[in-house]
Amino acid sequence: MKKICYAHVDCNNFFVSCERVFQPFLKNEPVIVLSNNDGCVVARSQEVKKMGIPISIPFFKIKDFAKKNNIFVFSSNYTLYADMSERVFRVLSTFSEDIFKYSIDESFLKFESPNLKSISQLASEIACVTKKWTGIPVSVGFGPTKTLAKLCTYWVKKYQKANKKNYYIYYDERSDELLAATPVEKVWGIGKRYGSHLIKKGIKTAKDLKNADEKWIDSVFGITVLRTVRELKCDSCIEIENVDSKKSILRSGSFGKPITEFETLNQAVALFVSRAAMNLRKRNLLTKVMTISIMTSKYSDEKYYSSVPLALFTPSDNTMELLKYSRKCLERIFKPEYVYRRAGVSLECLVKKSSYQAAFFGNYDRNREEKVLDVMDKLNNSMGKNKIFLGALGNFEIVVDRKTRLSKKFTTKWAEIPEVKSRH
DNA sequence: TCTGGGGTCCTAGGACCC
DNA sequence: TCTGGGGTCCTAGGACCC
Repeated sequence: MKKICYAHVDCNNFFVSCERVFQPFLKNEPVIVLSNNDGCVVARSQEVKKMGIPISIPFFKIKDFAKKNNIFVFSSNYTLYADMSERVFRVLSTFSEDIFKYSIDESFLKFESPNLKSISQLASEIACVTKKWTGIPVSVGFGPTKTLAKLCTYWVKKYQKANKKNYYIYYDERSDELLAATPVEKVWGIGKRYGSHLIKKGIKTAKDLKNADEKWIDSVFGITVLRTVRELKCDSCIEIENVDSKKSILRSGSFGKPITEFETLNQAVALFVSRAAMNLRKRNLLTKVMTISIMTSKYSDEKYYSSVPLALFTPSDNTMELLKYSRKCLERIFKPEYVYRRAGVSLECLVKKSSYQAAFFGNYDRNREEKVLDVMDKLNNSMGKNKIFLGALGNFEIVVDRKTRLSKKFTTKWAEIPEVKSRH
């Protein structure tokens, strides 16, 4: 019988590590990376974690602290991170053909029938080669299921200092010890809510969860948590798809200034629609359903949220066409008495463009518009986002794109490539 | 002043149908 | 006291993940 084994590879402090690769002076210095619009902390170096700064904290709350402690602060540079992520993925692909990219900084690799000795060799090699070829340090966990493999990377990080190893392997013999030492909410799929619910019922560790009554788990938490329990029992039942095979594309954001006017809100929505459609074309996909949503601030007293889906007659990736519909959608949900802070668009029911070519010769002649969009995409890709845009977007500065501490696009832009100086 | 953005999956409940 | 039942589809909302 073939024995299946999963490796979970997790980049350490990924965004911070990307910044350090091209700015080596940041090594051993405290570094944080902020979310879009410099809103929250999304990545912290080890030094910063030690200072007790939590993940996701709004930056304004720690701004003074960061200054006092000489923390290096960066806006998120997704162009750089996406490119580095691709490099890491390419390196990992040399170890297994069965590889799933789970997120920008995590992948799962599948192996068949490796013996224990070769697993530890393999694990250490994956970590060393990735670091050497990309500059990104990673943690590697091996286990019979994805959940257990992920639990192992959790342990690598937890014991980094004491252990000095950048990999951890799940053995049946020491499973209880490992699971008993893992707080239940640290298990993949068990968040804070489920975690506190479980703790109240006396299920405090991963070991307790593994031994919990399956019927009770199913009735209280549903199938998702039940799967997690089974995975802890070495029964592999969680399938993941590659992030490339997207089911929906979402573009949304908060505004620099609150919006009350319909036309202004429509411009903001139009910006998100055009960004989403651009992404759609990049992936050679078409959408069948578009959902527009608008909302007030989460923190305001007068809260309002509404969204409306619209089914398209023929699947489309055409910005002009989608903009006509998005305006109609907005008309249906817009209420003038509210102050809007966010909006977004979600494109769902995505299909491959290649399988829908025939429909293009239907009732809507898209050829002309397609050519225009193609030229626009090319210009925007080569010269920078929003170099050229449709009139419907108007003054898109209403949408915040605040990035005051951005590092350079070291790997994707000729003008920003790092320079090396030699004294000889 | 300042509180991210992009995803997935599941479930309960209502509408509607026969 | 009072209740048809079975099925499907849609929506809103809640939970999780990074």
